[in-house]
Amino acid sequence: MGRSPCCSKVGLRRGPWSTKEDSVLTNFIQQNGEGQWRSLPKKAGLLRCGKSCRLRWMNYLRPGIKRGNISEDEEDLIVRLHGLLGNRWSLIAGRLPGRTDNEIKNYWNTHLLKKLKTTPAAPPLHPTPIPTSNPNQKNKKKKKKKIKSNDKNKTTAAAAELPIKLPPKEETSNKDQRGADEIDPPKTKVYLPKPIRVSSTFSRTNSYDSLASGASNSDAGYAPEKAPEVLSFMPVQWPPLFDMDDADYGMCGAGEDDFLAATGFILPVLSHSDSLSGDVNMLEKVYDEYLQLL
DNA sequence: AAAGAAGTCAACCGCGGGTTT
DNA sequence: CAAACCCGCGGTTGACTTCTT
Repeated sequence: MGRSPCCSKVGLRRGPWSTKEDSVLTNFIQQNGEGQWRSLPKKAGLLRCGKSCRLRWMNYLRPGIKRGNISEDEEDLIVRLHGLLGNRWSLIAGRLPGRTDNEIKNYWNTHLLKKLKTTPAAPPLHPTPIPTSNPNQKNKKKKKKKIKSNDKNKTTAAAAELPIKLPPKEETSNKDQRGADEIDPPKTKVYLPKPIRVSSTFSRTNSYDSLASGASNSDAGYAPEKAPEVLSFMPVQWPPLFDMDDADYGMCGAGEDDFLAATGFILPVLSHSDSLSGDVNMLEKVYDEYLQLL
């Protein structure tokens, strides 16, 4: 497959973005829309590579991004979805509007992984190789390679090994493993200083929007018209897991999610404002449904 | 108070898939 | 059909912050 280098690094800025660069990028995208990342920097007058611009926009500048303070419900959902999907952060992020794959990935690696490892009652970790990244261990760059090409199969195969039953929610949210933000004042650590932009117009891309609008019309997130022939059974009709009427919720991922969409299965998305309401049974249904699909 | 350790997270890297030429 | 290109993803890095001694 032909591949060109990301960009000629000559003369391009790297590292943290300045506020000026942010505003230039934001203004440009607001006027011209997303996409064309390759040529965007040149057109916008940014000395950045397209990738860097895309990343900055997707993870930071994009409207609707929530930052920090991942709630207990979100955390719980992350843990459970990770059990199902493994390290497919973009899919997991798709179920958490306003959260980015990068943020979830970081949160997993820094908070949840540790938490789950130290908690006997924690749900089983997904068999996906666990990152062993250690900031002090340099030069161990990349051994993943060919594993990636099997990502889709990996999810299937790995998930097939998952236990059938979800652990009760309580077990994943005891005092020790919960985000220290909320209940442990002395340990409170809130990363807030960065801009927090939460808007009702969350969308990952324009294509997402179009897909989302279609998907959100389907009742309870189930889109039978998307169910292809491979579907040998009818997915259960989901009762509203979350507030599906909430205009803020995003069906991000519903369209791109080949794995799910290919089976006509669309997992409801956690709303911006609401919570899981402790509906463990519902999560178990979601989980079971995933297992059936796998 | 200072130094080292540990934690956090924004950003980078390189790859693979999909699309265009 | 193959090459070129674009995009998005997951893993990793390293600067910075916070904690511990």
